[in-house]
Amino acid sequence: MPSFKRVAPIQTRRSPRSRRSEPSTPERSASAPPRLTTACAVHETPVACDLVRTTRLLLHTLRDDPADAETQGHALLVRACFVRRLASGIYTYLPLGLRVLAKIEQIVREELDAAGMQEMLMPALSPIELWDESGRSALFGQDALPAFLIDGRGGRFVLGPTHEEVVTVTVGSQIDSYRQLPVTLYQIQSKFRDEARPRFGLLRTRELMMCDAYSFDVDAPGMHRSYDEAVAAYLRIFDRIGLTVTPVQARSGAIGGDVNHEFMVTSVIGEDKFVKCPNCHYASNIEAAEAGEAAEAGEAAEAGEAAEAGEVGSSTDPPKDGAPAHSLDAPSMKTCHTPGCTTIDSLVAFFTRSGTDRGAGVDVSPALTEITPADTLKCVAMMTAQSEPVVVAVPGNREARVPEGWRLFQEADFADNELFVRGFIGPVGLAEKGVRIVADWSLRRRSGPWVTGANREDHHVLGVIRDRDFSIAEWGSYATVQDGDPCPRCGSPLALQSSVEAAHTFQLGTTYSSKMSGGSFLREDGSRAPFYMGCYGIGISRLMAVIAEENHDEKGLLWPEAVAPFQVHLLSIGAERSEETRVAADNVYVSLKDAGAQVLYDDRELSAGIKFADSDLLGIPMRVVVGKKGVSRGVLEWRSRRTGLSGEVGLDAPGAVLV
RNA sequence: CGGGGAGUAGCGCAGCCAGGCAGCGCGCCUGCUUUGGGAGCAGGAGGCCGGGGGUUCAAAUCCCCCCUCCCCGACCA
Repeated sequence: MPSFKRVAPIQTRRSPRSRRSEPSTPERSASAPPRLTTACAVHETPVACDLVRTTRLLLHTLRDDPADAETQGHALLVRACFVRRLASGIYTYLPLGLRVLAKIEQIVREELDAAGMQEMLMPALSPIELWDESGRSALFGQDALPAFLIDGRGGRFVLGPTHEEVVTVTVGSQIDSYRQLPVTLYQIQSKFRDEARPRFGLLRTRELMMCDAYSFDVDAPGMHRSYDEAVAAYLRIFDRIGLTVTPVQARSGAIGGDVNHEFMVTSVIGEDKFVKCPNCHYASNIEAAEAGEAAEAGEAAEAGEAAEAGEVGSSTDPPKDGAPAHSLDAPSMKTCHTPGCTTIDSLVAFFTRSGTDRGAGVDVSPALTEITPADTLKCVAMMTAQSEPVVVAVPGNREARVPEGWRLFQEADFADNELFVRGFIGPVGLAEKGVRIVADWSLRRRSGPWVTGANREDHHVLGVIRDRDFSIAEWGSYATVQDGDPCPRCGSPLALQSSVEAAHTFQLGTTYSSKMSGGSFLREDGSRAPFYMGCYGIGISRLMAVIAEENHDEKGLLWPEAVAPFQVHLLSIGAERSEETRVAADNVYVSLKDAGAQVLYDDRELSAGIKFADSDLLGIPMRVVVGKKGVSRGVLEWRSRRTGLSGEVGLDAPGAVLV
């Protein structure tokens, strides 16, 4: 991992090139720096605060947004000189950015330490044999686990995308007995992922800073306790950083395990989405989210129970007769030549064209000349976890959801199941050939008529009526949940939120410990058992991006106190023309530092406008101005970047700005 | 991986269609003036026009190949 993370206190630099002499007061006494006691001081950071004269700081702000910036937060981080892109998805943390990163890390350390975890550091590079052992090397190169592989002299190595294997063998070799358990370890480490598409600046990158913790317990109940403790610590971290977070049900993906939660920060970037019930506590990532059946009066309880009890949110009770009475009297279905209409959009366009343009011999009832996607039945072929081909029916205006463990049909599947005609799948006649047809709740209240696939190349059928022309084997939540869909537990309308996944916690169980050598310990009765593990990841660099995204205005960044690179931005105005002003500003700088504040001192000989603009851009919470206007009256001016509140305090007691 | 767009000075861009001296703004350097919200004047430095090949008397410009970056999709912490 990069050495920059181990930030040792930097010695005060007194460069001979410094343009002016340092103030006579010592910048730092030999004794330990005073602990912050001011209201705005949350804690100390491990970063030395000595390099704080802007004339000595690597700071080159940009007036224009960089061309490749996708979001305001990203643009501001680049303009304000916090980060710089080296290649797609690869960023350098410049001095200011590193300070923010270090503050976030420190909050994470404090909370995890307080939760009884121990920090360690595993290597970023690991031998591929470890990944062969867990079986995950088979996932390399796939999107699920896009690891970088390195061919070295000593064999093949993996630039770690995550560390379950490494931690399992590491801890396994140290722990032999139940007496040594439970234990939870964590590290803050660079992770590497060969992303298909890095984007949103620091939000999705190839190299990222992450804190990952791993718990080891003797049994499942112990794992649950460790998990709950880790989740509680994570919530405290978000609370301190000032981000609103919602833990949601999610999918475990390539990490594995049963229970897992994503920590979603509501954000306008909306890289991810989740749904939340305003009534009960149901919250889920959009990928894992299920909806209940839209409830008529009195049906809510039943729908909720069904979903809660159902494995994939399905039930097998017979369909209710929700069909309008006239449906059964509707004209019988007709097959129609629909060349090339393999998508809902093209199908709708086909039928919405003028009647003469529909191809010869097509008899379309007048009622169908104007159809919408909602009038079509979208049928998607999927393979269940048991490798059973099924047809999933959803309304044409909604996306099919792939239940966990299932997958969409691939080329080979279509080749193996000639019943399924890609692009023209429909429910009619398939049940008779042994294909199970499942449907989304939202289809239950309408029997038809539907436009749907004819299971024949370039053909669809019109006027299809459920329970007359086909039947549904199972009802469930098979459509991607939309805003306002009923909660699967209580039936209340779900709210859809755009968000960023900031952390992810997993109950791994024995997924890794049962496969890795040394992944077991001796029980009290002398028998050998695998560890019950949990793993907990929180994206440090991603948090920095989210904070910037959620804390800025048109002028620049607005760092929350807890993670701001500095607490005070001291600006001298006109000091190059006034020795009195310069001395006053220097003295204020020293006083604030002696009071324990982290101060960035803009001592550059630049016009006031530039210094004010840069100050707004950097977003340090408190701005303090020492200029001739105030100095003549013996005062300095302060202003809160966030609230705009301002005032004056005497130059003889600048520490007053800290309370 | 599919579709679209773009690579010209540190940053943002024009020039390309219609081939003919490498440009503009910001930033940077020097000097003078100015001085509390991105100052003015004068002078200056800085480019393999992404790379390679081709066409041509002549290529930033036209053609071919490659690389990189960005966007949409797929996928994903």
